Amino acid sequence: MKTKSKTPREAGGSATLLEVARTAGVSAATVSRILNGGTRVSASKREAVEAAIAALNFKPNLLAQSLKRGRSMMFGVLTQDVDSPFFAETLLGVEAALSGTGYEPLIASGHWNPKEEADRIRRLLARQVDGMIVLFGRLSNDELQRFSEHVPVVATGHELRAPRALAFRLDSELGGYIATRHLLDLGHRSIAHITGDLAHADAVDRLAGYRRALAEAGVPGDERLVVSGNFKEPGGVMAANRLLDAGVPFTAIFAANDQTAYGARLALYRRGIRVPEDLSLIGFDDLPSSLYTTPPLTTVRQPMFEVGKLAARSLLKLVEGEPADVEIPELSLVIRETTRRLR
Amino acid sequence: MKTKSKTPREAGGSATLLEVARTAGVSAATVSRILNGGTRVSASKREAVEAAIAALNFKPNLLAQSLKRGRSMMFGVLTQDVDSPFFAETLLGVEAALSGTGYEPLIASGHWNPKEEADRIRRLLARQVDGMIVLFGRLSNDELQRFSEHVPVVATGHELRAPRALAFRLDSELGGYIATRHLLDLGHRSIAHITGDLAHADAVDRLAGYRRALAEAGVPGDERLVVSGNFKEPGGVMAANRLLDAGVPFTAIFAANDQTAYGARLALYRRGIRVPEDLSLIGFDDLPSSLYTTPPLTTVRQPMFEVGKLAARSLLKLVEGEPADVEIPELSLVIRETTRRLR
DNA sequence: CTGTTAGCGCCTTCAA
DNA sequence: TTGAAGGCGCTAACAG
Repeated sequence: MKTKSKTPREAGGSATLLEVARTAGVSAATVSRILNGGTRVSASKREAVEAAIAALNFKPNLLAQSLKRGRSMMFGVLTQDVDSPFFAETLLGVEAALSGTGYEPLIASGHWNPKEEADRIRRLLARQVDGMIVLFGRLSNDELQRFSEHVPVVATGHELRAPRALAFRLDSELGGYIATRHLLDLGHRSIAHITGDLAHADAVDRLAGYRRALAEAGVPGDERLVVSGNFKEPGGVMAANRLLDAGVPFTAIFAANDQTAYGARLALYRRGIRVPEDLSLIGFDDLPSSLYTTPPLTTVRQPMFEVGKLAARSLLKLVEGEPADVEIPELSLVIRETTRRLR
Repeated sequence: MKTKSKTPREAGGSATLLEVARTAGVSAATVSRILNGGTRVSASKREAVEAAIAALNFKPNLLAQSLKRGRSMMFGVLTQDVDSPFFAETLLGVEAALSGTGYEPLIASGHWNPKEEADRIRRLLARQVDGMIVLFGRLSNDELQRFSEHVPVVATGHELRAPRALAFRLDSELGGYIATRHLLDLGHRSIAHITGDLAHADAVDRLAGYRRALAEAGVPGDERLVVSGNFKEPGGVMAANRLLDAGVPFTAIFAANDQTAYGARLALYRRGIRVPEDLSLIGFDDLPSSLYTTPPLTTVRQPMFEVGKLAARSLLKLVEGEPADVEIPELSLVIRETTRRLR
């Protein structure tokens, strides 16, 4: 009974490989071999070791293993808001892709703050993650690239091409176009747009897509019908109110994302404006909950689960030194019940 | 120029403490001291070391540090569904409480599957997490307790008291009572209940609270008004449909959680039943999105963000060996617009 | 104040 | 097939 009570780690700390070796009457190397299946080991020793492992309830210390091997089998994942359904879905995709690979995601949030993002990434790197998945955020390409010098990086919502980095963005401009085009096809001509936070490229792109669709249809855009939101519900309600108060008539709203649409929907409800009878509304994202709004929301779907899966798979390849190709997932129009033909 | 190319870890792997020591012309111990601020170090050496650190862009390898110190400064967090808004909020609370403490959450999902849960926890333990936060799930108290022999554990949605474990549950029975009572106070007498998955204690408890409120008010419960859901939206729509088809009249629905209420709301919308004019509806949870449903949902609030924070704080204390007290957060009725006085 | 000496727990040549 | 030895990067006595 060796008194190891001096160890910081409290009692529970399971047995060590060396202890297993001793109780099995073999060397540590042999135990390691059995664990990692290197060279052949005699059946008798193998049995003894396995018995010892069971008896001591031995679990290899992954930390030590990582230190030795130089790979931690962890991927850092930087999200922005853990509480956003948008990120949650992406995370789920990452998790799905990683499950069973031996890699574990180490998650941190940057809260859309470049300084915080960089800080969190540095911490993850210090923990020796074998790769980084950066989900959106406001980091510059330069910074991202600099990180990629330490460890492979795949980033969504960024554009970047470096030896060990990969980034991809869904085509927000096209998405904005698709949404607006849908409204146009339904006969709408006075179409309002509630933008996202214009500090984000995606918000700018969706606005551009909206304008392109209008222009292409020969519909004169009215700048008073473009008001800014912030990708969150409260921004949606405020923007919708501003729109309604401006006195410029319109028959449809394209909201920069579903959350904005939810907010707008509430503002409309407050004023007794029916959707879609009085006004059509289209969102962007297709959050899971958009299937259950009243009425269910028409929107442009971003397959975030797929995006997460794709990011994780690509990182897996990068880490293995394989070339990582990316087939960028496509946006699609999901017609539900908040849009209808005019008149 | 030492060729370390043999190392598995690719080039980027930042400089080692020893290298810093060498380029600064001091011993490794001195560098370590400067980093961790132990004993005093002469200004000259300190400068030299700091210069070397900057020059080599040195970051201590947290893995090695953890191995040596016997603490990984990571907490394992077991959630069930990363994509559920309910868990997302709790996670956010955990994150908030941990931010700035030096601890990092290592997150894994058990998907409400006891085997998977145990498996994930074992992996986290193998990674030497210093503590575990278990968010709900179906693990038995025995299992939980067994894990707590290795490492401090705090669990939400469980009941457990062990030397190094702490668990707490919000009072679901009371919540069910509060919800039903609210409806009763509004004059409703025929109140339907869509339960959660009855394999969960919370679902059973909410049902019990519902029955108690009814009994206390002298309202004869009609078992045909109790139908089962599964805590998810689709279960809500199916249950509502069953209720509507059963032909037993009712004027209000208490849904076991908000997601179930969303589903029920959709079913109602499909049939042209207005909320709250024709039927009152109350949920349970107060998910962030319940503020933006049409109309905004009346519900029983579970302060999940607080729960997450509380769990993390308690674990922090347990790990420090301090006694962890728990003031269990309280449920509260949030009256919005889906319930109204009868007639 | 500072360097030397031992490891943390594991893996991996290198000999035997 | 197996064991001994060395070391991953860092910290913590213990001497000076």
